[in-house]
Amino acid sequence: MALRHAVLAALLEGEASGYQLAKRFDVAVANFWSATSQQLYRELERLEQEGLVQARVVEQLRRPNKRMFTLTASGRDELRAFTRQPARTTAIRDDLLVKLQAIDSGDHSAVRAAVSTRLEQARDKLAQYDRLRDDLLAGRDEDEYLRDAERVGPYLTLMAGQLYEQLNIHWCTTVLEALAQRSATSRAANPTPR
Amino acid sequence: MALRHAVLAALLEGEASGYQLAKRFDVAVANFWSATSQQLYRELERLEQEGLVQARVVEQLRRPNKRMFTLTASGRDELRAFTRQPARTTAIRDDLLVKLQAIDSGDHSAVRAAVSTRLEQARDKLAQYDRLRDDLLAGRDEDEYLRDAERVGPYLTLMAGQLYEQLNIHWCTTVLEALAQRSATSRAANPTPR
DNA sequence: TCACACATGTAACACGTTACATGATTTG
DNA sequence: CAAATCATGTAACGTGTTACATGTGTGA
Repeated sequence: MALRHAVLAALLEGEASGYQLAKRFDVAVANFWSATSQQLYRELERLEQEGLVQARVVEQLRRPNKRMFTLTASGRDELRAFTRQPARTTAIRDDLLVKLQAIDSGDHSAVRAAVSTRLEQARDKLAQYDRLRDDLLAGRDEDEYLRDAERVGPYLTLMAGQLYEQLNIHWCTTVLEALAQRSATSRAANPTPR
Repeated sequence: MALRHAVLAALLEGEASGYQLAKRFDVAVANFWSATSQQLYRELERLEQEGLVQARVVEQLRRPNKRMFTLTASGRDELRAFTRQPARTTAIRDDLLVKLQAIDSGDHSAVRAAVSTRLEQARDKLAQYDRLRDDLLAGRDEDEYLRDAERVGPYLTLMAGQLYEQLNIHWCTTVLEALAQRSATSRAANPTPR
């Protein structure tokens, strides 16, 4: 039951509709949690019933009404209690790594292509995170920010995202080099497994 | 449907019982996929029905019989086909990062403790991976290994695991420093949010 | 004797993904 | 004129987690 806490944490940034939350999850929250809009609507429904968030309907001309959600006091309490609970270890599940594990009896060039794709995605994400960081810092340097800012959480998770994408770039590059080296040698470039 | 492919990839290491597979998932496979034994038993059942793995019953004295699973030819084909499919982007979901995002209205010292715990776990895992690497290399150096070894997949995923844990160590350390610096300044050490 | 490793499984539930449904407005 | 954005949702299905159930052998 951690999606609920990710939603509550995302609402610390301020009131949002389901749709806006989904956007938020696509950009700023993507560093630490991912969810589809369907999950969000379902979860917001529950959170409202449990009184952890509050909805107000905003009527709009020529657009469907939207419901804007805000944290309630008990929502904040719940989030605070959550930070006290022991964190469970993260489950790593990465499709690309499964492909890499199987590369020796798989399609060599397809896997190489997949690694290249990941490399590009990592570069794009990193650029995006760099922009987010500039927005957060707003001219201040890091030390200044860490001392004076209202909230440091978003900055620290963003840092994790940046480091993670840098890692991806480094790792993808190394893997591509290793694979290139291997096909260049006397071994068959992509031997069919027995 | 990626658990099935992780299972097939894990069986490339050789025949295993459900129980042994669970062990394998706890150590060598943990770099790229995680699964509980319950998931594994369920998935092996299906894979057998679809003819992607084959089971043979090994009778044991004074212990329950076990079923040893092997990849079939169509299991290998399936795995190969999987490496050709486009990889979907990985969903990041990390409890600890949610806590960090919420730290400014959460329990400061509890979150710091959680980061410390993660730091220790990362160190342990890294040490474990270093040992696995030595086993894989078996005296050869990296270049030699990448040129000559039968399979490079397990090495490359292991490398990802090592880099990931190094990242964790780096990030946790930086976060702890940043938080320490922050509590040392004139701001209240752990202000209760409004 | 107590805990841990071996060995497999069922059942219930929670969570995540995909497809479908609707319909106006803005941008290219 | 087509595509993307805004805005919300239902339904069906697939995956992952937790609790329970069973029983022997081994080592501290």
